[in-house]
Amino acid sequence: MAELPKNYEPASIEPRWYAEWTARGYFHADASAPKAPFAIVIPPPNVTGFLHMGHALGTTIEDIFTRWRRMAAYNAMWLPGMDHAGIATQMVVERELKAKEGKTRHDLGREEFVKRIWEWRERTGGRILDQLKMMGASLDWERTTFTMEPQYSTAVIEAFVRLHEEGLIYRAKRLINWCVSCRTAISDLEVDFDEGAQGELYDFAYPLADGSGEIVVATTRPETMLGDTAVAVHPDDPRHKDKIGKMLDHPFLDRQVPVIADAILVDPKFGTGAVKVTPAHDPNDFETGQRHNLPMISIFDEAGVVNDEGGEFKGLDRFKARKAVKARLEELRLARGSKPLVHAVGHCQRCETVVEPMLSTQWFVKMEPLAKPAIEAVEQGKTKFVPETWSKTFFHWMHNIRDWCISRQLWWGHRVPAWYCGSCKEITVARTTPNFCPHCGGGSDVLKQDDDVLDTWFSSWLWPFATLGWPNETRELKTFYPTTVLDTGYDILFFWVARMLMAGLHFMKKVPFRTVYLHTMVTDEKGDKMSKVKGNTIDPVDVIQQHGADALRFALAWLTTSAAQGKNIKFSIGNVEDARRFANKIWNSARYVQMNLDGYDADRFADQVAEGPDRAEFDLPERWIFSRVQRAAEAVDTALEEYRIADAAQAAYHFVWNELCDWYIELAKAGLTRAPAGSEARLKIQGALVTALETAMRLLHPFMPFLTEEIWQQLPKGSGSPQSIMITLYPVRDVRFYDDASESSMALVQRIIVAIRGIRGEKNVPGPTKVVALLAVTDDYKKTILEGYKLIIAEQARCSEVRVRRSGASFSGEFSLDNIATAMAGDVEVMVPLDGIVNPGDEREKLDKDLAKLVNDRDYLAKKLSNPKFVERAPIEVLDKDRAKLAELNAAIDKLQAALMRLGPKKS
RNA sequence: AGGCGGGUAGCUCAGUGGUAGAGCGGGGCUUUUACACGGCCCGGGUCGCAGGUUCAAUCCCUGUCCCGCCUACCA
Repeated sequence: MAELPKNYEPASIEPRWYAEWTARGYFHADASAPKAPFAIVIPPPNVTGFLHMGHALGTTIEDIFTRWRRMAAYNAMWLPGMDHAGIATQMVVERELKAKEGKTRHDLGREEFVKRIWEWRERTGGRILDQLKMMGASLDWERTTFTMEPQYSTAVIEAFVRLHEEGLIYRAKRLINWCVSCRTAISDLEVDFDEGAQGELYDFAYPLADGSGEIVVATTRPETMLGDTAVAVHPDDPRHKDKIGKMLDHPFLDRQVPVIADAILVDPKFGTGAVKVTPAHDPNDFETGQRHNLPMISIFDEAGVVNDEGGEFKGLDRFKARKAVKARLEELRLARGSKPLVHAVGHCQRCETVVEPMLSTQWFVKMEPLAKPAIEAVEQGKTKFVPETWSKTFFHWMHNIRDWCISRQLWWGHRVPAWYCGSCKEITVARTTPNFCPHCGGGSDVLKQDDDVLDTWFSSWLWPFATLGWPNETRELKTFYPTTVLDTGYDILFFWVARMLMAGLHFMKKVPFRTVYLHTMVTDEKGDKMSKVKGNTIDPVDVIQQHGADALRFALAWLTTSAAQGKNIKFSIGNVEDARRFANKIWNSARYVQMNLDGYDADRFADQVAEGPDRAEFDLPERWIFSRVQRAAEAVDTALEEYRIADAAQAAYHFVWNELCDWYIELAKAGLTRAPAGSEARLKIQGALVTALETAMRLLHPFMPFLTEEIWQQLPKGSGSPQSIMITLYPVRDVRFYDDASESSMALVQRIIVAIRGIRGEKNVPGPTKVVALLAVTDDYKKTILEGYKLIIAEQARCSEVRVRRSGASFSGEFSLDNIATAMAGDVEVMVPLDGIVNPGDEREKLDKDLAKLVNDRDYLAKKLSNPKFVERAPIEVLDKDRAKLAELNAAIDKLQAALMRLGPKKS
């Protein structure tokens, strides 16, 4: 066996194993395997995407769950794929086209441009999938799906046609959110409100047509007055009551607009109490327009430039038009002042351009009928949110859901399967291109397909079943649908999770997943969102190259506590460095074990513990570590069951570092020194080391797949052992190894050792110097234990000798009472004579301090226990515990007081 | 405006109706043959504030102040 390098070097280990696992097909789940299914679908990253910390977190979480369940003999399937990402991808390719060829997509035409996108996708799209491999993601690559591939398109079209047939998809002229830069409609969810934008509330006057005066309106968008078709006032507003029904002259355009009364739109307390109404460019005005049957005049073209309706302002961009309109109003002396106003402005999520509400004919999904079953499913617990609190947010949104605008004026995406007849003007929605118009019989020459494509999310919402073959009835669907867990960031709860629930219930009649695990966002260490513009991003790929995927994964897992709303993971490279130190610690513990396996026989050891360890056969340290391994396994497994990922990672960490390394390996070192080569005693210690480490590797494998595989491979194994840690069984608690007696004995021994070390530290006893430890105990039970393990105490606390006495039996005469350091370990008095080691110092101050603490605790408990109501009402366990504690404190106080007496009065 | 979270050690965060924990950071000691990416020891918190329920509250209830998030609106 080659000796391992002194420090852990992830770069030399990680790439090797991923290739090996893939070659052996470990990631593939057979849909017909006779095992309980466990399925996760990946939130498909954009085909344009590059791995960022958010992906790294999701990947870590999903891979932990997948590997964990796979090792627990589930038919674990984690499905990879990518999203075609309509606008994002189109923009990337348009940019490239412009840069390389100086052309726009219009220069190429639709067909050629789409071809270019496919070429781009072949060339550079989907790099993120390779980055997921660097992370160690155990994805079932045979099932990789792309939302634009033919099978998936079939599903998208099928969903559209069915919903249309059911009357749940309709076409209508509505006020929609329009991005003048992307030149497409976007859904309500794709509009981000920039809270607290500094704006201006501008007042100007409309003269009354009869010359009887004017009415002053307030607006943040003066340019929209070109499309005003009314001015609204509150019906009960005395300032304006007499003007209701009168006409106003439009200052620039040859038309008049009426003064109308509307109690919904107008808040008489705001501004001037009069509101200009632009039904074609404001959602509230649109509704007002519908209520009052007002004309709706669109004043912008699709680029946000004033059109023919704008008279002299025609051709001006909307922001230039704003200035021009204001200037003209000044000229006409209609300006009536302005004041600053903080208000929210909607921006396109994709390009940050200010969104323009526009009147437009688009396709919509009627959401209410779809939302109802989804709400019920969550209410009935068919799908659970983790953390549960997110269900409230979900309900709130679902109860107030609005129709979804799904058509996009793009070229990249699933084209709307609707055809318009040139002769009868009827619309035909069909799964395949119709040869003739079913309404008038016109041939294919008169039929023209809708130019629009569907919102990317209209394909994403089918993901959990379209990836498994829907609309065909496949074996995959039968086995893996509904999926087990959906993991994703809470930011796409509405975009994706809620919609998948609706689609799943509608098309599959079953929820798409049993559990929704919503993880937090990853921010920088100050809590600011990571962004390339701000330059505060941490690139996971760099991190992996520097510290390894295992360190990155463990760091993220460690930080993944339940996603409290409004809280994020504040991530810094320091977290990865900490995790890397842990990896190094594991590495070195493995080195130690490996260096001490002379003559070890795994099969022979396996026979010894086949029925659990025989208490008489094993020494305390071995019995203890066997028991602690099982406690750790229980803690980790239970935490994972409950989606407490950080707890699981921390439990494993605590076991490895604080129990296996800090205690057991140290105990084993001493034990091995005592045990002759080839002895049974030696075999048992070696076996315990291997068992503890091997179990720890399996426990940690879902978190740190590479390192654990590497170490696992190097450990000696019995005959018939699997070829890879990936196909071993995940450790679950084995109660035959639980050993309460050994754990409590060990706990006492540890306390004594820590007490002696504490004295050594405080008194600055030089490292190599051995001391004598005198232990005074009150009860025979403890005396027996300590007598039995005083060798261990001596070894671990560097003692030349450990003596145990009943309290009261004096050590005096043998040691100078002037120079003894004392500490309490529970009610055991620990004394270390220091004559000839360090000069006597005054012990009293320290003992007084210790005593004060004990007395304080004792008084608290005594008071509590003397309260009759407490004794009467508290549960018996609490009483017993407190009484035992009180007895221990009293004993400890007696001993400390005696120690102080021995020291005599304070020296000056 | 409404809803949802959070305020616990210097920092980041766990946690529980029975006198508080981790990681990092801080201080001291330590190069003893797994690891200085290490070891040992130590210090550090009236659990936001005020009331209430209880034998007992950091935990439950009410109020209050900060902070964050979401939804809607903002002429």
